Amino acid sequence: MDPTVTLELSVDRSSPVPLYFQLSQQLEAAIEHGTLTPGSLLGNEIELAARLGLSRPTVRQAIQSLVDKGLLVRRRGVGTQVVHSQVKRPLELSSLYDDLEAAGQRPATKVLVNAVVPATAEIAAALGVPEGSDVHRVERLRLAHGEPMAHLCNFIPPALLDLDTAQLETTGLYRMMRAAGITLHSARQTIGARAATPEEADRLAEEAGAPLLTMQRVTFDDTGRAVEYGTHTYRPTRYSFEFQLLVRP
Amino acid sequence: MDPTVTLELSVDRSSPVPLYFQLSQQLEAAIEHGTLTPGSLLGNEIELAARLGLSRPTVRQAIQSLVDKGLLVRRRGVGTQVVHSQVKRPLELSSLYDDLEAAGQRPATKVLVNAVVPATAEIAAALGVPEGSDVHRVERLRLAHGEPMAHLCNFIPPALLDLDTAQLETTGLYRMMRAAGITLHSARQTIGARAATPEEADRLAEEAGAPLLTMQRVTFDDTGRAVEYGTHTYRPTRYSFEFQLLVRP
DNA sequence: AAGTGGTCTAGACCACATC
DNA sequence: ATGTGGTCTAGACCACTTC
Repeated sequence: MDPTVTLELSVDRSSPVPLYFQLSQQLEAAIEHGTLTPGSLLGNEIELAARLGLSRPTVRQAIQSLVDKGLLVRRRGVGTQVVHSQVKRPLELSSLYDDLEAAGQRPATKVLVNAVVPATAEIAAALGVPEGSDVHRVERLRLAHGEPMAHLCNFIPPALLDLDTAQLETTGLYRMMRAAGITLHSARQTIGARAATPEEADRLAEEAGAPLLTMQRVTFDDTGRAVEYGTHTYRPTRYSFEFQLLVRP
Repeated sequence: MDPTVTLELSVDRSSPVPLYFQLSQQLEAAIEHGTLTPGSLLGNEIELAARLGLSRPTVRQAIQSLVDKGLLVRRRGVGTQVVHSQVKRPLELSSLYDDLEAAGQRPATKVLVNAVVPATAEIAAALGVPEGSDVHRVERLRLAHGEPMAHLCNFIPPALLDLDTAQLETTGLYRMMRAAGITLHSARQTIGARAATPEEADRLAEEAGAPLLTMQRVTFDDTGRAVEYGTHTYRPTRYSFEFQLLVRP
């Protein structure tokens, strides 16, 4: 049982795509496609390298990237196995816009506020800018099927990117940042819950006191600058946070 | 500015600890300790390898592990830099017990139920066992400073581990699993919110209708078996989910 | 004993960023 | 032009698992 699988693999040495990446893509496709079934052994690295005309470190690099993704498990003395299902996607720094779009919900956005305001102490601390200095304030209502789903309030340091209201209504903030050449690196998030204030209830078509799901997030680029601070509230009957996470070995 | 830092590094070749790991630990300690300041360049890999008497791939392996942790950033043509602060810990598969202990809260646990029950359709689907088959049901109340903080309801396939009630009260479920030789691999989580039912409110010393933070989780070991399914409710005034996440490059 | 992944070496050439 | 990380090779020995 769980036999070693012989797979049709090949690499194109004239391609600019790294060899290890070509291999890892083919393996990932084979796993997704079901050619490599859960529990099956991949065959040892040396033989795999010989078959492909690659060196063992290159093959290892390909396999390692899939181990990091949670698709494969290596066991010394045993071999490399395909993980038994259930792994879909690891936790990503996703935007609500992307989440909704992936779920086929075709999200709509209504920009409520798009202005420059002085930073309060809370905002200044989160973004690492002087208190009272100018920051962009963007307040949006996210809708799906015409129903309000979330209220998003974001603060962005000035001069980072153009915050065009029309663009904010047709795409997500993260996409605009990436398009502006900002390399997102990490984020610190807090997820909680609380009762809706009357204003919040009104915005989200809920009743005052109804439970709301809350998320605060500070996002950093790869230079360590804070590029965004957000305070979001979600209707828990319409949205919840769902994700896969991997145990760091 | 941002000058290259000369660091005192050394490796012990007689140690059983891998060389790359010795190096990455020393670099991590230097970053944590402030010897390597945010933004500072690490010095090129070849020179670093020569200085330590290591090969370049070994040095790269050490650096890569810290890049994966979000502590370092590599830029082709530029060098390797220490990320500007703010990275504390990536998202881990943590238990509430560990979280509370890390916060110095000295958690207490009260086991409400520890029994074997037939699996409902929901439980069977989550754990991948036949409907109606035996599963352990563990229901616990987690307290901090004598105040209830969360209600935890877990289902565990039979014969995975000894579920001693006394042990459940003094440690966390994940610790017991690891101690039983189970290698945790991944988990699928959903975080949401809802209003407390009268029973839930009573358990957590809240009022009926009060907002509760909810979490459902299925955890898998490295063979792909589901090892635990849990349905948890938290008092949002006492607990929220806080974590750092890294953008996959 | 045999087979596996884990670690390590000493080179090489290339792509990209900066000056 | 120079220096950096990104990729790749062809070996080697070791630790662990399984039989």
